[in-house]
Amino acid sequence: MRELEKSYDPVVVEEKWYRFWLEKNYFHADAATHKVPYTIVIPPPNVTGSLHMGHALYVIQDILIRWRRMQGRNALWLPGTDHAGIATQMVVERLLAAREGKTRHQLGREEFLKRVWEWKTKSGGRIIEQLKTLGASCDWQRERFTMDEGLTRAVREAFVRLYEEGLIYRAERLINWCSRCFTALSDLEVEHQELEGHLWHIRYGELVVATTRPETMLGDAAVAVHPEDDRFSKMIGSRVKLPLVDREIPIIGDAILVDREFGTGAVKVTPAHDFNDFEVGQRHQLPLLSILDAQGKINQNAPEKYRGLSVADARKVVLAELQAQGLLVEEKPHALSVGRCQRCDTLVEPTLSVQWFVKAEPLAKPAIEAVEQGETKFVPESWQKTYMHWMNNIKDWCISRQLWWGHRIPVWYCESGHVTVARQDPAACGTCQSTELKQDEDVLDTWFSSALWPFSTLGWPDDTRDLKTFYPSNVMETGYDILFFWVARMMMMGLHFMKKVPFRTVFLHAIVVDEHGDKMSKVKGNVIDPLDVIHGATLEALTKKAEEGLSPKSALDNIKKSFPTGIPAAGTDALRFTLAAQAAQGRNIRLALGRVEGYRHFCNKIWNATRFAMMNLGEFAPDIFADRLAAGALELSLADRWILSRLQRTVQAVDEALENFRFNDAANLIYQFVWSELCDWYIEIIKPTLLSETPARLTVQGCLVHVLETACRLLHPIMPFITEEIWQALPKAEGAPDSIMITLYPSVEMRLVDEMAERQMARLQQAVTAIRSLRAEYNIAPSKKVDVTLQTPDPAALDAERDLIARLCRTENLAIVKEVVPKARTVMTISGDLQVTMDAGVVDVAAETTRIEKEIGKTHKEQEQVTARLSKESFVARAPADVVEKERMRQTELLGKISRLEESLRSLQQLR
RNA sequence: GGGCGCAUAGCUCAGCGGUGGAGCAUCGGCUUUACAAGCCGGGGGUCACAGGUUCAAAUCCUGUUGCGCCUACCA
Repeated sequence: MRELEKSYDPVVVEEKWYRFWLEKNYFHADAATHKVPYTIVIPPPNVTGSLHMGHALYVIQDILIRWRRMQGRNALWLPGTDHAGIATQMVVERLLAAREGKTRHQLGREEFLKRVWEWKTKSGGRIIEQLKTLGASCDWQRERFTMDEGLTRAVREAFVRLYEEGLIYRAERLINWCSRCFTALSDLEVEHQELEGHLWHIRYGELVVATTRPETMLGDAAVAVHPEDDRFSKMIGSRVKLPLVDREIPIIGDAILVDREFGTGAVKVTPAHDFNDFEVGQRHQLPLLSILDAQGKINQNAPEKYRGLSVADARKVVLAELQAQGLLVEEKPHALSVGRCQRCDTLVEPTLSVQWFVKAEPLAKPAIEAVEQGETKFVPESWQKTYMHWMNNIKDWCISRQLWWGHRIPVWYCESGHVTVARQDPAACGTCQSTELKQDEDVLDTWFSSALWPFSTLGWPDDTRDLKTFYPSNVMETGYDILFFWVARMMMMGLHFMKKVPFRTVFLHAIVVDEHGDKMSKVKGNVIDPLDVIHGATLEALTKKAEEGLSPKSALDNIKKSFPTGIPAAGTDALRFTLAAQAAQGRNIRLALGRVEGYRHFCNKIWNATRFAMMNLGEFAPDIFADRLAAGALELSLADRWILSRLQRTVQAVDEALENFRFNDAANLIYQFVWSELCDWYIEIIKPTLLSETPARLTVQGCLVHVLETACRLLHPIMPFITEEIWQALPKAEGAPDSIMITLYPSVEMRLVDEMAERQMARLQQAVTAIRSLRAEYNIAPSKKVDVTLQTPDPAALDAERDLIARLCRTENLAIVKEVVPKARTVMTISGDLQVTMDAGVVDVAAETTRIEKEIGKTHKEQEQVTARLSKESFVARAPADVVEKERMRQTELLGKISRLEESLRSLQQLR
């Protein structure tokens, strides 16, 4: 038998087994098999990103996949990465500026894209490597990238079909424009933020308007009042002179826009720079006057004085000018919300622009119905509401981006302005056959290709075998923060193109935050890198990384405060276990390093239990044991029957937990079983037998190996590495598989459930704990043997295990009786219907009296409560019979306890 | 403005209708031959607050307070 190291060292072990699994090709799922498929398509991480704690939750998918694979399913976890248009382009542009001092325009489109691809190749491998470090059992042969040839073909196919169906159109609309990224953004890519701003009242001739954005008055097209507002209604139809700009604008009545109670009751209308005003403009046929250029500067449409100014500067100048002319009536603080670019934090301006859009409503309808009909379910259920709300209020989706990195829009224009939309690059205009074609400069929103991901990765638009086998997938597992980005759009596209939902269950996990509940961010310096948890990091390494990441000083200080001694290495399994144990539904996951440490200790605990077993297996032959077990030829002790039974309970409960995505329950169940039952009791109990030469030795060896082996399989999905290492070390029967990965997941064996053994064992534990407790309370040295009398209603049951009790409690003379005879110099305690009396040598009568009196008081109080409840007629009449019965038994027990305590008190008094 | 969620031991969290739990921390005792990353024992909670429903409420309902998140066009 192999001797194990004294403590578990994850570093070597993890690397070794991951390589082994890859070599054996265990992660690969073949479409041609009779096994029932189980599919998870990874929500692809950003290809240039690096793994953060959010990604670490990919382990949840790995837990599901490993578990189902062990259950015999044809489990496919399809991995890949996302090209992340804006984010990636930004990174490469920044690099270009830093290294060569050039802009992408100086480089040209073709050369720039070459650079992005180079960068992608270099950095794309990194995040995949990091996923592997987490132990991800992805089918790497099927790895995809959103800009792969196949997926690009899927994007074109989808675009062209949607266009032909009238679901994609091009139009001039107000869109969100980021002047730094220089592109349009969809509504979802804009983050709203509350700001303390001002509300200014400005005189427009005889009217006073209220606005938070005075600079946009340069583009005003009207002033709106409420049509039923007596103050202004007669003015509707007349015109007013727009200050600062020598222009007359109409006064219009609009009941939708104007709230009579707010501000002055009159609103300036700027259709080209505000989404509401745009709607008003449509209703009243107002001209669209855009006063901002793409850089976010005031343009030619404004008076010369303002041209070229930024929005912020223009506001100052406008206000100053109004002040000078006496037109600024009032200024007061006012909260407003502004939109910022999700990627670069720049203020986003609503801007008039020609863009491509997806008509969302017709796509949303089937996506709503599918969920209503339960074809796709949400876990936790509450997210369904959010999904429905968004789907029911969906707006058209702006899909064109003024970027270079991405799928170029498959649309060509000829000199006459004809539009040709094609799957293959066309040679001539579809309308006039002109060969002078220019492709649309823009690319598609990254999320457009992501929406196709659940089927494009499986070969669509070809009707592949993979697609037939693995679509729809079983679970979509992701953070709730991208419910709309991914889940909703995948639902729409999946239903549209595949006529089937893309996944049966959407499991939305919580966001990983720091241990105080704050979102992790570089600015705050509370980011915990999963790789640092796995491999450990010194304080120097942490601060150095933060400095390189250009984190502010305050962040560095925070790092020093939070991790004064760095982060100790915990290994992947401990991190995985922590995430599983903390992944309770409906709450953010606060990653506490203390918990990680606790679970690292758990690794060591199982390790040492195995080590102990290995030291005592001798010539143990698993085949012989298995034969005898099957033949019922083994004589199992109470402890044996008990641990086997407890194992079944655990197996059953873990299975149920996993079925219901209750990973924290699964983790805790295994933890409790291994530590509190297997290690603290079973192993302690079997020690003498294991060290003996008796025939029972084979039995306990067999049980121990069986329980350890089963527990390893049970735990494998959560802690794949240590369980593989241990499993490999354990003796196995002839013909066992090469890896724990491909063994069968434990399922409950009802014949091993033994209620009687569990009850008897519970009794024994109660007795042992009571004696130990008494010993501890009276400071009896652990090595000192004591004389103990156990009083119990059923002495025979405990008497059968008297040697065991004697050993576990270090008793000299142990009497197990029905009625105890009071003796001098003894101390006692009561646990349930058990009474423990111990010879204590010298007894401090006064102290003992106080202790017992206190105990009587406490018990009396409890007893009164129970009696009060039982004496209530309504309780006895209405509560279920078993509850009443339980209370009655409790009452009897408490009364018995009191009388015994009082008796003990009396005999104590006689000692005086 | 609307919606959702959360308030339980010093900290991080389970429990969600029938005697309040876990990990970490804490206190006392242990050279017990797997593990001090350990063993044994202990202390610690009017389950945010106020009402209500119920025989019974941490658990269900209503309201209040505090804190999050999502969403929205009040200029």
